Amino acid sequence: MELIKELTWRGMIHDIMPGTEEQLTKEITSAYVGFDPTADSLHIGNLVPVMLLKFLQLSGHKPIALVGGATGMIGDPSGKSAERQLLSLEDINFNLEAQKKQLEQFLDFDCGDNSAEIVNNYDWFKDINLLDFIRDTGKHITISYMMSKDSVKSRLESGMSFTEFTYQLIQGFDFLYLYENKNCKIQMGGSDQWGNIVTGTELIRRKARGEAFALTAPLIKKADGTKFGKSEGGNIWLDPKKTSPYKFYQYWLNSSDADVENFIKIFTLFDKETIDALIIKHNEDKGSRVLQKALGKDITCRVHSEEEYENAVKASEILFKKGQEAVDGLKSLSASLIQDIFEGVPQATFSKADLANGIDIVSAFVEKGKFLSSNGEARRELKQNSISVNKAKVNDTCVLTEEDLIGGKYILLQKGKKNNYLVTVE
RNA sequence: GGGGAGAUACUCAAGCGGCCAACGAGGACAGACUGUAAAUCUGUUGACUACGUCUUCGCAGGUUCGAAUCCUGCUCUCCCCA
Repeated sequence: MELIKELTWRGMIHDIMPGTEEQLTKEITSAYVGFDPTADSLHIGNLVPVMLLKFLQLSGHKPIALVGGATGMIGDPSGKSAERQLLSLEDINFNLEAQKKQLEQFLDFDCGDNSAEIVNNYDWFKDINLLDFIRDTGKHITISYMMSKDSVKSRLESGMSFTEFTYQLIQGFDFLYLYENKNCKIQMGGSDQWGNIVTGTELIRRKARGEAFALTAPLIKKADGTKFGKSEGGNIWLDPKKTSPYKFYQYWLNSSDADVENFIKIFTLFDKETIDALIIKHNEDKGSRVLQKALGKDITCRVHSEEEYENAVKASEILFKKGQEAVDGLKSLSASLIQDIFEGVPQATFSKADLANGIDIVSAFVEKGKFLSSNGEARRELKQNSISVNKAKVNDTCVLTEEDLIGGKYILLQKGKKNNYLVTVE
């Protein structure tokens, strides 16, 4: 596999420094991507740089994932309109460990010369003192050079602390360090990282008299203009505790036709022939959503597991099937499987005694279940005919009783098509 | 330091003494259509013990039968001049 060719047809190259391709054909080359420990899990937006590393490794080169124990203390101003809140050291370390574990599942760490590696820039920054840094590194980069970066320019009006202004130097130094100590010659990242990366190659040129390269991937845009990787509930995380595999799968399954071709090229390892074939099949019958399903399957299996994927599909089928069929489907499931499938779906537990007396539908949603925030909202939804109990639409006279139990234990409540709530009765 | 403008619901943005729970737009949610889509059409979008009541228009007071609208003080934001 030739990396640049591969990334080109996948639409993953935004900017590339001249000479990068030659470098890659010349020798096994190390390249790195940095990850910011701003949260205790990676989200699907981070998957783009992860895939860059993956394709790099598949094409025979050595990927280095850098977790930003040091840079995370500063805050990258790129693409941010306001000063960042600093994280505590404990938080950073906690986040870092969590992200490291996630990164490990995507790359091969035991395949000889091009085994992947994870490094933490705190390891080298902790021993550097301010004066040395200013003398040895700062001397090579001018203020006007730093000021000309978009990440800085756009913040001159709204304000930017010296701390964030320094960021590009710190990240540039990372590249220099990796160049000198690990023979790393390429830095990759999102297109918003271009400025930071170039500062690194510049440092390497001036201080180490070396040549280093850069490659960035475009920021993912969705056709409808909304932000990629966000849903009502916020970010789509890789951590199943933060985003259930069901929701994760649903996110990909709901990709629009306008986006899904791009997504499948970026986020899956399918080769060109496979993807082209899928696209043809998809276009024959868009309604069957061939691409969305293939994408959802591949990525859910790789991020979570095949088992989680199957549960997600099972849950999807049941939750979106109509009427009696869905109820029968639910009934056929074992209690433990129901727990698995509905992991991440809002849940509540009602007592048997309450149910024996009958629970009116409004209080089931608000007072008892806490699924909706006010009785008014519940009544409104009922009036709009959007509330279902066990897949059947109900009105405001509905009262839940033992009759409604599925498998003697569960009641499935829904608002609209996509909002599911599971009630367990004990 | 001097002068001016402004703060309204998730966001933008009307209203400038009663007809205001507050026009409109966007967003969000739901219904129809559909592919769990897009586009489109429709409805909803402060709370409640609900044809009525209560709490909301930066904060605290005041004038008035009655205020988001007038007055006073405070806080914050923006602009212009020095």
